[in-house]
Amino acid sequence: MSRTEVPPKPKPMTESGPEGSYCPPLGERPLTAGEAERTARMFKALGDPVRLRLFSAIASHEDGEACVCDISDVGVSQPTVSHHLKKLKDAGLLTSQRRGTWVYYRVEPSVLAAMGRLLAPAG
Amino acid sequence: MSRTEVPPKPKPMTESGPEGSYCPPLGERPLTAGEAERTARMFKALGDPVRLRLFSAIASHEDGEACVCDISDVGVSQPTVSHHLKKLKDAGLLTSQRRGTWVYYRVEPSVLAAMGRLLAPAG
DNA sequence: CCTTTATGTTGACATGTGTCGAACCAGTGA
DNA sequence: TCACTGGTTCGACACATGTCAACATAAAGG
Repeated sequence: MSRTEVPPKPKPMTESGPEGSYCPPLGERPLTAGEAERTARMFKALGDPVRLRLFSAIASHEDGEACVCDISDVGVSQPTVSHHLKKLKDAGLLTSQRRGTWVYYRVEPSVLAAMGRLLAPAG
Repeated sequence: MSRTEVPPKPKPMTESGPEGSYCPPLGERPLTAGEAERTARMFKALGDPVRLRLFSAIASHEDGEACVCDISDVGVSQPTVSHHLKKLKDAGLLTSQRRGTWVYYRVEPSVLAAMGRLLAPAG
């Protein structure tokens, strides 16, 4: 399958905020147990080389989204790719959408921004 | 032991760069296997709630450093704390130094900055 | 319907990880 | 030298995780 012509192509991606759980920069004050629990989930999701490559591939792909078939060459089997994508999705880092035959993944920008703030120079 | 008076108190922490392994923002281009491997180690180190709390406690502590006894109340045994501190150290996120009876940990600023760049708004 | 292609899910397995208690090492101070 | 305290290392264990092959599901096209 060549996958050159995209089907309907909808979804301009406007609203997106299932977040809500704020955490201060890591250097601002000691995190509470609850904050650490939530935050660790995100870091953990990116703590695997395969997931990091998948995430990076999607984030750097055209239009900020990518079909699974576009990013499946990371050295592991297809079920494993699917498994990792699910984990990234469960961590709130990705969203998925089926369009015709293919499934497209895109990064959740708000979460990425939140993680960036965590690592800010923290004065 | 009260630990109110600090012993000699040396080390102004000037040079610090055992880094050297650069990685582009996650959204700039797909990471290579090697880049992902190195980068994932750092995220993985912060992917545990206990380690995240320890790291945050040190980063937000006075002078950017903390004695183990200052941060040991995170709900796990003291050997476990030591174990996690070692992991953070192995990941390059912390450095340790013994001063008299106590061991002090401090965050490696260059690594924190590198992780921040990874999550930057990315193209 | 039946095939084919694209993804996701399940089951099984090896390996990794977090945790603790016990033993051990490093300074301090009598 | 000996005891005491802060911290690390060791050994063991339960549990989580990454991986794959096999199976299941979804859409498209005969």
